[in-house]
Amino acid sequence: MPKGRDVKQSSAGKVLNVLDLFSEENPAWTVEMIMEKLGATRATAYRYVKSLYDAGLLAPGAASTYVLGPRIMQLDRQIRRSDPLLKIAKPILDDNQSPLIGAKSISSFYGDQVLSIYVERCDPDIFLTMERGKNFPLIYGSPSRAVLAYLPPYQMKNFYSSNSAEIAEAELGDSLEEFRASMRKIRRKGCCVGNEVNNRVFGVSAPIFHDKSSVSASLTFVRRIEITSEEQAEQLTKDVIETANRISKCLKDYRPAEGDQGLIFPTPRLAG
Amino acid sequence: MPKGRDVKQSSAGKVLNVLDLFSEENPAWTVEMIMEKLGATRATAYRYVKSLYDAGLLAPGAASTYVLGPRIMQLDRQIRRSDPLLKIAKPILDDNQSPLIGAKSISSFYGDQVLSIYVERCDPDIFLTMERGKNFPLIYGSPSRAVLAYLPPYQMKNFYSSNSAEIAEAELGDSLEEFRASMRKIRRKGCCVGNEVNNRVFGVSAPIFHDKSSVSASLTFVRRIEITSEEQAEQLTKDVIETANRISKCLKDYRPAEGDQGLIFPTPRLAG
DNA sequence: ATAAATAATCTCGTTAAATGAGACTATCAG
DNA sequence: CTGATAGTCTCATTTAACGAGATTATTTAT
Repeated sequence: MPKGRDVKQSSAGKVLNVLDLFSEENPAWTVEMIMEKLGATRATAYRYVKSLYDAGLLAPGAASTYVLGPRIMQLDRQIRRSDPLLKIAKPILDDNQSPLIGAKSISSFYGDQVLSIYVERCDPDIFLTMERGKNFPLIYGSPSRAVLAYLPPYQMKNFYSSNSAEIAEAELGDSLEEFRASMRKIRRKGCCVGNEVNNRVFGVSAPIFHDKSSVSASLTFVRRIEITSEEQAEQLTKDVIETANRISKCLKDYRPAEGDQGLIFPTPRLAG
Repeated sequence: MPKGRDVKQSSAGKVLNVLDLFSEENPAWTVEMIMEKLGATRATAYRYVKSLYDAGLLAPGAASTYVLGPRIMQLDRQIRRSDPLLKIAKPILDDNQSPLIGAKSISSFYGDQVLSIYVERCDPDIFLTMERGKNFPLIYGSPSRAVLAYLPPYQMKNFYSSNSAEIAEAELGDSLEEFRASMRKIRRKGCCVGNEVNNRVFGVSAPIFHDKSSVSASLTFVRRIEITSEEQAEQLTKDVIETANRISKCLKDYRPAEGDQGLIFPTPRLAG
């Protein structure tokens, strides 16, 4: 549970920074490009690349470039296969075949952000921007806010003090008290509605708990906005809350098969 | 293009070794457990964990454990979104709706292994062991061998000299000449049949090239073995070769939208 | 198959960072 | 508020990262 981010960075940290360079627009880097970007010498750049290559996080690409490596896909598979939330939620979601649901999505809470970990398209005509691996700040979008609203008081206060400007801008309150009131409102409703993330759909998110009072994720049902009536929206809302509750119930009872390792999803702790 | 694996390891390498601890059986580790496993002191173990946490590769889990972090899912998404092979192959695969195909799968070549990067189930009753992120040695299974057979002579020789025992055991030849002959046989057929990986299915794999003579992946079509006749197997074989060829053709013509970064799939270089 | 071009690694003195041991502090539960 | 535990800090010591250029491995063109 890291306390605060130090300004100084370890050598390993500098090596791992290289991963930041790889973006959708710039997925392939030559060592020369990395040297220039980092202001490092040739030897250093090669050493960094070698460390990452040895770990499988980079792979040689065509034209003497490097690209993100196979280990990343392997590790993601590892996560998919060992995530109790996915294991538990999938059958429960499959069980709900309501034709109102255009897509189902689970977002997981990671301290300072919320990350989509599962997306299932039910309506073939729906346009989705969510996909596994897409992340959002804690304040943006209904999947995030469904989590935010259930943070323990201590963390809620922390979050407010380091994000008061953004909170005010999002019209969630101009003071800690107002912010708390907004969050209370979401809790009273039991879910959070929104289409910030994708304005072509109606989305409604409900929190998932892994413990009596610890939120660890949220479930979102979405539906094309142009085919959604008032009553349908209400029905979808009820539905997402109920399904999320069923998942929470199973999670609370869950213990890993062997050993006594405890639960293994991220705990709801705020970073920073 | 790493030469050989040094015995000595960098500090960053030692940090990245921590990722190896996380397995399906053991997905959550306390720092105490890591200390013990690594033989490191408390301070060192915490420093390692902090480096990985800062990079998002680890996340705090319940009961003061750490688990694989959100960054891994984000990076995998990055790869999915920037992989030209996926982009090009998907529409071509969607175009082929032959009822003979029980599942389609693409495996990508990563120097010393072959990794499944895409799996699509067509027959709902088929049992699949393949999934994105699952890797195989270059010698095992038809997806791997379809790649192996097309390695350039230089690499083929290298591979033989460092894997002659395994090659003999797999009955691919007791000498370099015999091995070359086995590979030539696969090339003459244009594909590779097998069910080593999953004995409930008939699988046939054909190579995908990103360049006149550089193999970079393989396409596999599988079908439940109990419903596959001789003629169907033959048809599937023709089909996979033709579809792989169509993908290769598109890949050869492909250039990234902007800039002149060249192709960005892994190049066919053997590690070690 | 061979040779030229390029990519990646090695060597070594110098500088900077990792390590270990134990004290210290933040966080969480009751 | 208090106690228990998780995580961090300090500092002397050891070890590894760094830079510059020479060297070797790999690829490509002939």
